[in-house]
Amino acid sequence: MENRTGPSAGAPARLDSAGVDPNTLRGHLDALILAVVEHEPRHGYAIIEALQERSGGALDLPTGTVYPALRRLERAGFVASEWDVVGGRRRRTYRLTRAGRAELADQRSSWLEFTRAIGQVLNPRPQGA
Amino acid sequence: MENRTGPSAGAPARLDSAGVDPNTLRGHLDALILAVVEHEPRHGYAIIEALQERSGGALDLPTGTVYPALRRLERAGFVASEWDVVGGRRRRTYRLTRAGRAELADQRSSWLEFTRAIGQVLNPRPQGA
DNA sequence: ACACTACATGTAGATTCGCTATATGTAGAG
DNA sequence: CTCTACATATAGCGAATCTACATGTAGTGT
Repeated sequence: MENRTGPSAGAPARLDSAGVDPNTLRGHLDALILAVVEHEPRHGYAIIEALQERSGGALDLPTGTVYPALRRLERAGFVASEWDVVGGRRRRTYRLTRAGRAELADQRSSWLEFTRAIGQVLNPRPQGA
Repeated sequence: MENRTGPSAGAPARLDSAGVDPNTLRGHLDALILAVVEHEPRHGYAIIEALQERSGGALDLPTGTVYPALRRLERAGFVASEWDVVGGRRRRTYRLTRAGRAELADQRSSWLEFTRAIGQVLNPRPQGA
């Protein structure tokens, strides 16, 4: 879609290459976060970095997006956090809970269905091909 | 994610089978609509039906979603509409414009990038596999 | 000492799109 | 008449993402 001004701008300044439109990110972010803490706990800043690296730079997310999402996930019981001091700085580390693990599995399944449904409409296969 | 009350409920009553979460639909709807009018003009109600059929029932969208989207698309110049009377009823038919065709191509490209980025984070491929 | 960058966390408020709820009207069947 | 199907429309709500802004520590360079 076309660019728009405001927080949901289609191509904000931070997405300098082929970034993901924030509108399309909606509904997926929580699962993405669960995925990057699946195998080891990480603190917020490291989660932001992991999202960027694993997506090849397409997911370069503002802290204003990620931190409230972590709040939501913890409130929902999908992650649990604890505070540490590392090198003189406080750090809040998040680990996946059992419920979070189940939720991630569920979200992966939903992702498959989502991509199937959208993909079928957006790129219909020719009949009889 | 968990169900929520209000218009953005995760699993509204109308999604009785494997439906698409409205949060994840966001940002994709316009492209979906452009896709179903790509090869022939359709009126609003027929667009809703086509979306449902082509998605295998996963996209069962309320009129309150689709009609404002058609408004947006027409305002943006991606579709053009005209009124007819069919069988004694008025009907508003939408056709894809040249700009809309270009936009649809752009959106298809964005979809590929989007699925790549999200898929890579959500389901990382094992290293050295 | 100061300025700057990196690391690390947090949040108020604006924007936007999808939904619910609601409305209007015609045609056809029972 | 009632009900369903067809067909269109829109006000207002909710919530997630972003921008903008804030705080603080550590390390480097001048």
